[in-house]
Amino acid sequence: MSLEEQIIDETRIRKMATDLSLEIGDDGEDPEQERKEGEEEEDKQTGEGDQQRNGEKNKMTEEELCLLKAEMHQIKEENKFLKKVIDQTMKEYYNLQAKFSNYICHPGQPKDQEVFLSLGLNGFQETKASSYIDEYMKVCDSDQSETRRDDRDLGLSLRPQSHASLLGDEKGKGVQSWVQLDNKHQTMGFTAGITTTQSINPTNRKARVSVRARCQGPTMNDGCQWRKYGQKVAKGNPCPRAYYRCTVAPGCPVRKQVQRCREDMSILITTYEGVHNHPLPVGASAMASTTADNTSYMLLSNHITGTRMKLNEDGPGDGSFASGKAGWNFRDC
DNA sequence: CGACTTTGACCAGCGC
DNA sequence: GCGCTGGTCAAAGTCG
Repeated sequence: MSLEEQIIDETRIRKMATDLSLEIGDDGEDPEQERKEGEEEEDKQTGEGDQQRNGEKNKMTEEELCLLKAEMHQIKEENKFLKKVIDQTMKEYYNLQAKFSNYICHPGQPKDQEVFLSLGLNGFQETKASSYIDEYMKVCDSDQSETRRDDRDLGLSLRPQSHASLLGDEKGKGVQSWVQLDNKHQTMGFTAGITTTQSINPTNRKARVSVRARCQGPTMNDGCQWRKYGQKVAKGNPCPRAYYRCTVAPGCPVRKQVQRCREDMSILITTYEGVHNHPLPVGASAMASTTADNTSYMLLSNHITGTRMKLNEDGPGDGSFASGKAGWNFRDC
């Protein structure tokens, strides 16, 4: 069970417990009960019968309440533990991001290099992310299989690899790089990935970020405020594509397109475009930050842990997204 | 009443 | 030039 599911579960149990408390609590709290009690006073004989039935009902609900309380307590403990794990992971993530940022911005590095970054919790064990990355840097040119072995050992990897054809730039319009965050700890269900495309023409730069996320709602909550300004049915996809504009600050050029995946309707494909001209609200998503040409910052975000993304800067924008499962771990996706 | 959504119209880019 | 398609505009409607 994921953290958000547990939190939802806790909320549900709290509500049930509250309902039960009302049922077994002061009679006066329930207007219907009050009315019945009034009738009881008028007719003592029938009133005694009702009290007996209420007593039996209260015994049952008290037992249920105890069970629910115990369950809630257990979930609370699990939530505490999971929060600790997330805190620890984020600390390691920050270290990793700093090193990754240095790495990806290295002037000597070819632009068309694909970079993979995998993050795993690895059974909640404490990982030495920073030292591992240092170690990894020494062997990044060596056999990829060794890297994969390291992945298994430590659960964290930074896996740069030469890349020119996978995401394709046949026309030479831009260069893409792809960063995948892939948690191997299936119980947490984290999967995240980022693909970046850098425009070769510096005058024609326009950041684009595509995010695939499993989401039930019409759009995912990314922390920013959006206004819908259009909707179109794109060719090849029966699901309409919605167009949103950022309304956090007047004149913010950032826009996003939201469309359901044709193959899997539960997957929401969100494409962000542009650079925010305002500070992001607390809780705003990493994707929005990414549009500000800051890949490493995106990697830092707490929210990224449940996403698989593709980031394009002036990329083809052809709607061809990275394949694979996606699942948000946002509180309210 | 203001903010937001809906939806048809319009426009630009692209391929033929 | 024409048609197709994606993206945007803007008026009308809706909602809180």
